[in-house]
Amino acid sequence: MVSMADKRVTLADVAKLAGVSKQTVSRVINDSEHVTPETRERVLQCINVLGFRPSALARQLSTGRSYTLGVVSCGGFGYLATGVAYLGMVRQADKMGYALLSKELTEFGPNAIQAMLDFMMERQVDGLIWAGPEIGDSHVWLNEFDPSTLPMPMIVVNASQRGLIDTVAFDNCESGRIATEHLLSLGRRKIGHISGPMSRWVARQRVIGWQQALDAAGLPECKEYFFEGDWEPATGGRGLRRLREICPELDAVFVSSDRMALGVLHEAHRIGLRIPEDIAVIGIDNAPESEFMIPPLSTMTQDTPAMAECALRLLIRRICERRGDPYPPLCAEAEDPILHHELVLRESTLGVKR
Amino acid sequence: MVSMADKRVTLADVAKLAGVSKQTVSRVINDSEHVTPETRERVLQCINVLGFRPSALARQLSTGRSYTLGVVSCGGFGYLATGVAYLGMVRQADKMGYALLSKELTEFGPNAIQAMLDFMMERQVDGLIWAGPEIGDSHVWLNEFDPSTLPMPMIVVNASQRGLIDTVAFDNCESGRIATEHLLSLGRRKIGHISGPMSRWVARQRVIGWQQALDAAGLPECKEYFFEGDWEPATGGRGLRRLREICPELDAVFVSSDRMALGVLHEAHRIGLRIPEDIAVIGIDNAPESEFMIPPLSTMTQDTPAMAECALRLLIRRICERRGDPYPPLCAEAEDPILHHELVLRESTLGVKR
DNA sequence: CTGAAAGCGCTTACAG
DNA sequence: CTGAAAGCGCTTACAG
Repeated sequence: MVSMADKRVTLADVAKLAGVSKQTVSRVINDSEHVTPETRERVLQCINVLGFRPSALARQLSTGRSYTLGVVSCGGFGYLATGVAYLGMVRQADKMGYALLSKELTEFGPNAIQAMLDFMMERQVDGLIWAGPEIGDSHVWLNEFDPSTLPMPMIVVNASQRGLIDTVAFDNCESGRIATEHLLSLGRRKIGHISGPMSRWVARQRVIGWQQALDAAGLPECKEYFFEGDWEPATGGRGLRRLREICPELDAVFVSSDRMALGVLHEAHRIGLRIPEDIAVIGIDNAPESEFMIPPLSTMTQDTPAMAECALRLLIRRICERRGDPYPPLCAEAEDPILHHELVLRESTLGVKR
Repeated sequence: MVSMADKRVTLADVAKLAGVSKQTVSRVINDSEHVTPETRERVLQCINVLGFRPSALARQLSTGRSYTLGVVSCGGFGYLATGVAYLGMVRQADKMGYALLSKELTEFGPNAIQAMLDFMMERQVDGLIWAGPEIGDSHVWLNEFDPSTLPMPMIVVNASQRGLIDTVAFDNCESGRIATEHLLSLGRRKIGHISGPMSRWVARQRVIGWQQALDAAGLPECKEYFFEGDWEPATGGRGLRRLREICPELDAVFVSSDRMALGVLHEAHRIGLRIPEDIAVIGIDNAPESEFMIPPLSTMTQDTPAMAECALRLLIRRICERRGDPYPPLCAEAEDPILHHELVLRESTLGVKR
């Protein structure tokens, strides 16, 4: 039983009240030129009187455009950076008149992925953002994937570059190199690394950057001073212990997340190691906490919202391209899909300023 | 120019190929009883052959149900807890067959709120989740708000209880009381508090809990030892300095977020205060970092995903109620919309175990 | 500038 | 068990 009050006000109701055709009402709500000012005014008043809100659903069905973007994530909101990325996307989407539809992927078999794609296609999203961290085998299908078989454009965030698929990502290899070079510039020569899970592209890239810097400095033996963590603090502490077993003279460590670096600082404090006198520590992320760690943590900043916004602009460009629509102002010009981390130096490498 | 390949396969195409009516195809995809096994089989094969995916849009338009829930947030994904809450919602929504449509509110005038409601109504969401932190005046409209004027049910997360609006929230007042009682149980008698922004309901409730515990202990004078922070670490440090000006003999502080507590620990370390010997510190959140702070932080855990899931179940109950539909299994029984924090005790109040 | 008709891709009574 | 018709609320050519 639907009460009369719940009855939706439609375009037809407005047309009847205004004494015009539905077509004319449609012209008014779509800001078409071909309406006399008086007619327009009258229609607008009727819209107000009735409290008419056009149904986006009906419009989507007839135009074939949903102004909705699908966002696929994989457990990521548990990480601050992913939350921040999502916030950046929501804001940018809002600015450009798009809504975001979220879908969380918990497993990565072909079935689950197909189900996700079906979900997005059923809801006719205009574009797709793959925003999960790149997890081992879960992304192999992307390698063979021809995005043109999809009815809508798709873009991948913070994953490895692939032939046909647009990607927006940080240059994590460069970041690893820069962090390591900083440690080298301090005169450190026994530089270890605690990585994120090697199933992650981001983690692997940073390892490569670290190795490149070591090779360039003529210290290939340091590549042995390696420990694989899981992004979380506990593995930072374990990593430090293990690295010192491998190399008792370890004098610096590049840690692939600020959270794990916290674990390193904690363990160092526990066993009485001085940071940075005994061991210099640099992280990556620039978490809000890092400035207040003991000692304050050197790290690398990433502008996550910028990455999110860049991804959205690029995706909307692709959508317009495919449909032959003009680009909206906010994404008129092409931009570089590669973003860069920047060094933030604090006491954990520099020591106390005097 | 749309290529033939892009032409959507519709129910009518399937019907033609299978030699049945659209109606029959509809029955098959909706698992209706009244189809002979042979017909069903033939239709299913045609669906497969053509790769038919029903349009959720068209279905939504004719049924009036979108199986989409609107989530309104306010800058919140910048906080880990909000990201985790969103993750909980996405997962629960998925389990129950709903999608989530996100909208970020950046200002709180009546216009912005109306625009948000319009957006949600245009897209015909089945229900609305107000998941922004409760910010001062931004929520006054909720006080006078009669949710029955909305075409869909709405639910508010982690905000103050209101007459007609369903709310799912932690008992933050209780949490403040319990944290303070813990400090009292250690024999502390000069117990300060660093709060979150007083524009936030959550922050105010915790202040009240702290005050209640002080009154019950006969220590009302401690209510003067108060500093308003902003959730971020820097205000923790500033708060500690200020509280010690007000009360040089301060021997404990209850801090309204683990992030601010980190600032307290940092400042204490800087000025040589011993934690907990000189000052016991307890936070609230149980952030992943807290266990690895120096010293490890006593705090209160909140099961944010549980709150998110509870909110979703309740909202879907309300949706079914309004439409006279039966409850889905996952939300068949009513549940308590009040959640509770739990103490997690570590060295910052207990000291080193021997 | 304005309107009548057909269509977007489904579902919902109503018949048979 | 199966189908023809009307409808969900818009927009898109096509006329006038």
